Amino acid sequence: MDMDKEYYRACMGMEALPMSPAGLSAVTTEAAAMAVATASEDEGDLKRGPWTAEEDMLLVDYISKHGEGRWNSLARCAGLRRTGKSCRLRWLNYLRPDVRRGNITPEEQLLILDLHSRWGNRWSKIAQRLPGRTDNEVKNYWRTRVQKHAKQLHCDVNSDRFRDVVRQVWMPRLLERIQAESSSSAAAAAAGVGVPALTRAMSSPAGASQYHYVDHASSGEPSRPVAVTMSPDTSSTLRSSLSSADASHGAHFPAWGAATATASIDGSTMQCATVDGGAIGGDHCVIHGDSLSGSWSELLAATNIPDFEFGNFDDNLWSLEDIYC
DNA sequence: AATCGTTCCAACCGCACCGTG
DNA sequence: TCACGGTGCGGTTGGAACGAT
Repeated sequence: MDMDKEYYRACMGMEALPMSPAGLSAVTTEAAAMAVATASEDEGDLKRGPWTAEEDMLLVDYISKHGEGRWNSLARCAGLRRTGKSCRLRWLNYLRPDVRRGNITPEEQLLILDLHSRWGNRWSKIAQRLPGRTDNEVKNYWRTRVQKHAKQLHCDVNSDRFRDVVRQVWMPRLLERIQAESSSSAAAAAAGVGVPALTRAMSSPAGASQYHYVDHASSGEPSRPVAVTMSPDTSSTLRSSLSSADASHGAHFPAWGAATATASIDGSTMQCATVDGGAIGGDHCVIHGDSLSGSWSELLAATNIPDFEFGNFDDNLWSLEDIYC
């Protein structure tokens, strides 16, 4: 294949290659490549397991000079005793410059929950909507956090019951937190503190509240605008949860039957909570205590989601703080 | 300080799909 | 049409890190 030939030609010319953008000299890289190749020749097969800093350097340097693609050829030409698959995975999940690390933000959590409800375990498709996040990271998040909570609720993660909890409890709470964080950011910004800029518009003819959250904090990254739009019903009840006179005693939850909270992140619009008024009863669900604490057994009992045996929940099984981590 | 259990994530595996000869 | 190699995806696992006892 021509592409393979291109790569082999590139290999043959490596000794004349200039300094890489990463600051790694071609001489150093070549020496490292030879060292790796020589060492692994004795082993007689491909290396597996954790990547060394030396291997990372080889891969990054090679890709910076020749680009991605043809991973099997790339692995050979770079002097790596690794499979092409291994190189591709290491690059995409770890070494790629635009890979984003750190905690999954509430906005990202919301997006993951929403997209998973639509697409299921299509991790790569979901990850495409989360700039800088990899399918592996999204998948790990789902398995370590979401599935854990499903287990604690004694239900399958793909069950309708758990979906109800996600859509009617988890996602609205995330929206609420995004809103709360936006509000605090706005206050800080108004005070002249260098935090993500926030603008809030309350001028919608329909009376809907819209929050535009633009994260400028991460230098070198594109801005991540987050717009949270709520219907009048939802916004009023959500507002009440943050500022009602009852706040000292308890927080109001949205009137679930009428809640149509939506949010858009990076152009993707999501909707959470049901519009079906029949399934969830009551005008307001009042949760005593702090709005961001308490147990799920309390919350689920208050929201009156059908088919849950609330008595089975341990009191501190799944604190509301957990879902925000 | 030592041990044990849990969590998290990087990496691997198997499979399916696609393009090419 | 078929075989083969490359690529991408979802599932699984091993081990490091961390917290609890």
